[in-house]
Amino acid sequence: MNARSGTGWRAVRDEVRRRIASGKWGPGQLIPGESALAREFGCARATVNRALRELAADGLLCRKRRVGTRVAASPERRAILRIPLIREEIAALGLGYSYRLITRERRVPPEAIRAGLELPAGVAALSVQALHLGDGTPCVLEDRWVDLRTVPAIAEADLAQVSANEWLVRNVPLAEGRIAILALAADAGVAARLGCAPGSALIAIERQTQIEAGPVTVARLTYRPGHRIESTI
Amino acid sequence: MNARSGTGWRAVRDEVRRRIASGKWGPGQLIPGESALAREFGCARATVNRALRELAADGLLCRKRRVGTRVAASPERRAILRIPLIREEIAALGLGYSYRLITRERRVPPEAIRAGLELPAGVAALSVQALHLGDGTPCVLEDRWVDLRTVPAIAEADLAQVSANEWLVRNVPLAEGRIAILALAADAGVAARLGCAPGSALIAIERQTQIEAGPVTVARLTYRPGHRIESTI
DNA sequence: AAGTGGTCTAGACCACAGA
DNA sequence: CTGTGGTCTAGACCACTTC
Repeated sequence: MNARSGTGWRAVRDEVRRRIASGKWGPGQLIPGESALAREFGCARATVNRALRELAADGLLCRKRRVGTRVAASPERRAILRIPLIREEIAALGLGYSYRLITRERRVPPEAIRAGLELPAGVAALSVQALHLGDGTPCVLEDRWVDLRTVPAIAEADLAQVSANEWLVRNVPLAEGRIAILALAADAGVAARLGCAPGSALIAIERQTQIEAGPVTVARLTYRPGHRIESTI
Repeated sequence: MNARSGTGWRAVRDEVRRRIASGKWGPGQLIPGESALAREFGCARATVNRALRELAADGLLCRKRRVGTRVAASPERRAILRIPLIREEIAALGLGYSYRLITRERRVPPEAIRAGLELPAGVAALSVQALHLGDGTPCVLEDRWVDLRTVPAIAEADLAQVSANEWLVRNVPLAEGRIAILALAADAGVAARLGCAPGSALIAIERQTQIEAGPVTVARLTYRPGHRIESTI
């Protein structure tokens, strides 16, 4: 039975999606229960469950126990943003990757960073500034603070060889965190590093990550002019 | 058995995640097969499968038939970008939403738009410009082209009352597409609409959506200065 | 050929939220 | 209490990939 092209959870998912797209099941409408659909499609309830669960994860359905499954009233679109290593991001553009460490010093951070790392006043952290280049031209400026209480080992790392971005991914896996995308005008310092005109509109990503043991890092990645962050819906 | 706190697919998922985080299972390493893990955890293989499938979807594991399951070599982080209706986005900021239609005309688009809509040369589309406001101040400038071949019904819509953004979500569900986030400097026109200084660095989202029947719309949403697109990793 | 993950089944029990 | 989705099980077969 499962060899038939018309069965399987993907077939159920696609058929449900089709019914929503065609308007047969309108926004907010209650659709038949899992058992009823299983009977209709001639498959097990678990198969229907799998299909509906996927659609709910996509934001297309809204499921509640005892209540049933409804078509989402205003289907909220979601895009998945892939956040690769900067090295891989540049390599994916077909450019030869290189990396230059600008500064690396242990010092007391300014207030905004201190708050982000939940650092007591007057305690030092590791400040790293570096430039990621593609075919020799600046692509990304990395401005990072690392919490030495949580990640003391980075003090021994040779950040001239391996970027802090990469060291952290390798040595502190599974960090959770927040991310923000913003636009900023290049000041004189950033413009000089990235080789663009002062005042250029640049896109930047700010990340703040932590693990169970505590805050890990606060970083701002500023991209060269014209950079686009792309994804599919 | 399944009432015990230590079982269930979430428990398996969390334990596997812990083993990766602790380094017990390092990057690139082959982990035990589903059957072995099922025996170890005292559950069915399907339960282990569910747990590992979730972790693989998160990019933490790499699974291949016949080969087995490996810890991802460089765990690629992913952020989920929620893309709500602009009205809901502004309401979520606690601001009172209002909307103003600027222009709405049927005309032949410039080359860049024509290509995006895969429109034959000389064919007209619907151009809509509108402003979304929060508490009366401009928040988002919407510059949109709609393909009238795919969505002829929008020609009858009263876009002074309901924004094209909202009309499309309600009437063309399930559109797929691409999205790009970019920074741009406000030109005189944009600056006047958004009430900011010319040259301000602004963040914009470009979307291109289509359904099976054909291209639907190309839109650029330009946000007021200081806007941040936020998400969690 | 063999071993891995991918999926399906039929049945069961549980958790939750309305009536 | 009742009916819904959420999950688990034990077993089975399939699909793919490498040997």
